[in-house]
Amino acid sequence: MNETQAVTSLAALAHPQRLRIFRMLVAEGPNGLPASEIADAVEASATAASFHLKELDRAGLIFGTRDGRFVRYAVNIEGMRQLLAYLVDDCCRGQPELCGATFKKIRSVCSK
Amino acid sequence: MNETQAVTSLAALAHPQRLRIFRMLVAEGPNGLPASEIADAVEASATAASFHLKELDRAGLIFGTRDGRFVRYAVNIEGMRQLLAYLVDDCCRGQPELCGATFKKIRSVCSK
DNA sequence: TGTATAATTCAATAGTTCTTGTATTATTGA
DNA sequence: TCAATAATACAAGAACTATTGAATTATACA
Repeated sequence: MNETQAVTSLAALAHPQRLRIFRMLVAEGPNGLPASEIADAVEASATAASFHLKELDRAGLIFGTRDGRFVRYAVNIEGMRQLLAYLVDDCCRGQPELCGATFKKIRSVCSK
Repeated sequence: MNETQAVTSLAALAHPQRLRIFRMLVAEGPNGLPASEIADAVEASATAASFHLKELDRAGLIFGTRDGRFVRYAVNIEGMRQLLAYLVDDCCRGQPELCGATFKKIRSVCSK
């Protein structure tokens, strides 16, 4: 993960419909959902949903696989972990005594 | 944390200089740094730095406190924790067996 | 093969955010 | 009070992102 990738991922999430899609897929887990079902759930047109799904895919946060005439999208777990880790990398310069319990929990995300 | 707040926070982070500032303040810990030092470090003009610091502040990710003629900015730990928690809330519908080790770690961020 | 469904691409417009320079406010110390 | 430093506010144009509808591609199945 580098700065440019992180900015791309954060920008992808910084949109109400995309954020709803992402959280939905996080909740859904590895199986994911077809694009049409996602579009319905967030009340987006097929065009809009496709645009937003592509943004999230490009950002490495989800990925789509064709399944017959459907494309199923699912969360990219490793991409998501890398983003969270990048945000809190080197927090409090590794001195947990500065950070308190909250930071300790957040830091556990950093490790693979 | 609601959707609108989360989008605001993610948009605040989705900019190279602001992301650099945020990570710098995460590394720095509770004491934070004066605005001028931050501006130098990210090679931004005073105006640009002020604009970006205000965005991060508005998003609840950092906060500034005046200290003589300086304003020191520091990370808002609780704001950051809430954002990370919002992203991974209800992951795999609470069934860790779907998620694997990575998700279990990420989930630890959710708890207060 | 032809029709229906799922999804994506394209192009134009509308809307937002970023950048830059200048002006202003706040604080300190001579 | 005056000069210097730190920071913020404002305004205009540039750059980027989102939205919409129409057209296109991919797949299934009668």
